[in-house]
Amino acid sequence: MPSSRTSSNTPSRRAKPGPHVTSYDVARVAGVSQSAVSRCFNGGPGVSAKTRAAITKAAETLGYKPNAIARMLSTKRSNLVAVIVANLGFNPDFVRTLNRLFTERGLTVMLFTLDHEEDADRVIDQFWQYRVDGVVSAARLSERHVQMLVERQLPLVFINRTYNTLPVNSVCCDQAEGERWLVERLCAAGHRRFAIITGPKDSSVSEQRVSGAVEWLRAAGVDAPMIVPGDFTYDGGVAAMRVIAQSGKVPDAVICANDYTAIGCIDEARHGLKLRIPRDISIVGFDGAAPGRWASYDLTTVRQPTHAMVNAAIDMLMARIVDPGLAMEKRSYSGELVLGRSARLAKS
Amino acid sequence: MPSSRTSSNTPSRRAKPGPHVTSYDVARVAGVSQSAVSRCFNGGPGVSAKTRAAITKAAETLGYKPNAIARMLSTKRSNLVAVIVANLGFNPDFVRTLNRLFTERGLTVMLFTLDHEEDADRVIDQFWQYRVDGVVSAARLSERHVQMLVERQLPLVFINRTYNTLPVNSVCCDQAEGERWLVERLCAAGHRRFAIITGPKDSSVSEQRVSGAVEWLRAAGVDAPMIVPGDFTYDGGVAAMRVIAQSGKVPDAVICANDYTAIGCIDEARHGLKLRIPRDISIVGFDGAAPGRWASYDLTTVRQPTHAMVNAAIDMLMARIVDPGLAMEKRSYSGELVLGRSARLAKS
DNA sequence: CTTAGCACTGCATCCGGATGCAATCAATTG
DNA sequence: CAATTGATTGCATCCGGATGCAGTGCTAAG
Repeated sequence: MPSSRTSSNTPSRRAKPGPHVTSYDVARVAGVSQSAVSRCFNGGPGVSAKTRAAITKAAETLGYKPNAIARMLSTKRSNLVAVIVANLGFNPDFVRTLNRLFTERGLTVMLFTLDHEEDADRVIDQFWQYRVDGVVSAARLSERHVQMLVERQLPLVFINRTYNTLPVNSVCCDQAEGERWLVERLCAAGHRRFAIITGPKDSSVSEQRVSGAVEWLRAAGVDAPMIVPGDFTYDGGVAAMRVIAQSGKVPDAVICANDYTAIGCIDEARHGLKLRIPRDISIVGFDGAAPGRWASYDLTTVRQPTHAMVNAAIDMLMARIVDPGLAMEKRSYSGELVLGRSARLAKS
Repeated sequence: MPSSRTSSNTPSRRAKPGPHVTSYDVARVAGVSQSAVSRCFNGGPGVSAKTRAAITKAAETLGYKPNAIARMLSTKRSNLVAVIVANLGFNPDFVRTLNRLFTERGLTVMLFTLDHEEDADRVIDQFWQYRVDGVVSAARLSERHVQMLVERQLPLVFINRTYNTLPVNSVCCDQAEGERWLVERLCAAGHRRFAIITGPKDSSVSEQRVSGAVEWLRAAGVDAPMIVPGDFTYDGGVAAMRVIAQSGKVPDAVICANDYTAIGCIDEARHGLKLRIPRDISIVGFDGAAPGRWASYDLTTVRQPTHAMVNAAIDMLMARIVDPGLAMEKRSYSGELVLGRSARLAKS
């Protein structure tokens, strides 16, 4: 109860201190000035051992916790970061890892999901008003929006997304390299007729994976693959597999833009089309999603190094929060080939 | 530094106003006082149309966005809410829905994951310092921690978790009722030898589901089920199914504490034990997780009404932010029985 | 014994918006 | 035409902590 202080000032002044104890309360109890309390809590020098002890004791007694809001206002550092993820393809793994690693470094995460492109203005407004120190985006932002953030000099790092025309930092998994591993293995095992199921049209990750696969297939000298649109979802994989079947030319390998698509594709091939996997058809994905490891699928895929990527993104972001002048940086990480029985591959 | 204002209007005025425009800047440009700007942006009355127009125009030109930090400091409303989820059993669906619905109501979400019980102190400290307006927790908190929040009068709503000894608000899915549906259907279809795979020991949801199932089985007059510990994960389901098989008494139905467990259980039964589902064994889950709908599983389960539950939680929380004196409230929602082919059931 | 030299302290002010209160101004009414 | 009323408007201050600067007391050097 930091109230008392009866006479001197209005009696009812701090009658209802509410649940929040302030540094003034602590100062009064400890018999020092508010600035001493502030300095003490910022660990800096300029506080004698005796004073520090008194303050610590008083703070303890009152249950004082500095008001982060007030601190933000004067220091202009909020210790907040915005994390933006797309709803579609929401990758729980990235969110979880981002959250954990940021928290470990003392930053608090504000989470924003970007269902539709149009929400971007609102979302940006929102975290801009809270003066976040930085932004990590695993969602696509239009060039206009990126431009806006760059102009405002807000530290920004993208995950799995780069912009050719704008100087933005990014951490990516090398999508083309991963596709190369898959394609080369498949070709070496004798596959010749390929189909590719893409992700959404506006996804750069999908674009990179698909064009990577196409390129390596061409390099391997096989016929151009059939390309079927998907949307990164299970249902999209099922639907695409039906389209492939209806085309009459059943391929001997399907390369999917991500794991959920591959899983839908497997289920439809197996249960809908009665194909045996991998004897009749090989199916591969990309990402390293957990269900790919389930016994029903045992998916051959490329696992993105989530932890390393997130760590790098956070390092880059924090470096830029400390020194906004740092040059733009793009980092690329190799994935890891995961061999499962969803594809017939050459023994390596 | 938007202060300068050397002579009239320095030509380079907006050259580098710093990224943050303040209400004083707007006031100066619009030729009014700062309070007018403040009032204008709070939509309240007391601003003439003319003044409002001038302010709006100036704000537009300068790209003014009110500083939420400063506003928080004086209004003591942060428009922030803390969302706590357990890492284990991380339900992307709840997080996504919470985030979306909170955002729609103008609140910003701070996300916290609680991997270990010991993190709770740190997490609570963290959001307490940011003066969040309320807390929604889908994670277990110790009574001590809950007590702490209750004492501090922080509006708090739990999802799928109640406390008998403490007056906390909650929104739950009726676990026992769901188990009743499953048990009655299974018994009606002739199943007699049951096994139950639980969730983690400290999960109240698991406890409720398991004890519900046990009770209805007893009511149905069948032998007491074999109870095997699980942990809400796929791997836990696989391991538990192995334990069941090794016991020698293979049951004709397995009731799993959640869907991921059931999926692991199905995979192990099918691929490890070579059992046919549902002919040799019926397996049911609980939750309504997306993979349960995949063709390889087609899981019979009870789907929790995520959207309705989250909506209710947010309603309850916001009501208590506005009026902290509201009485404690516990809401319970019925799940929805989802009939799949993972269990042999009576035609209804 | 005097005077730097230094470590503490506290005063005053700032951060950017919100808001009570008094002053101003125009419009309505007797 | 003057008085009253109500709507605007701005001044001053508050929210809670950070921080530059000046003052205090104490120690050590001259």
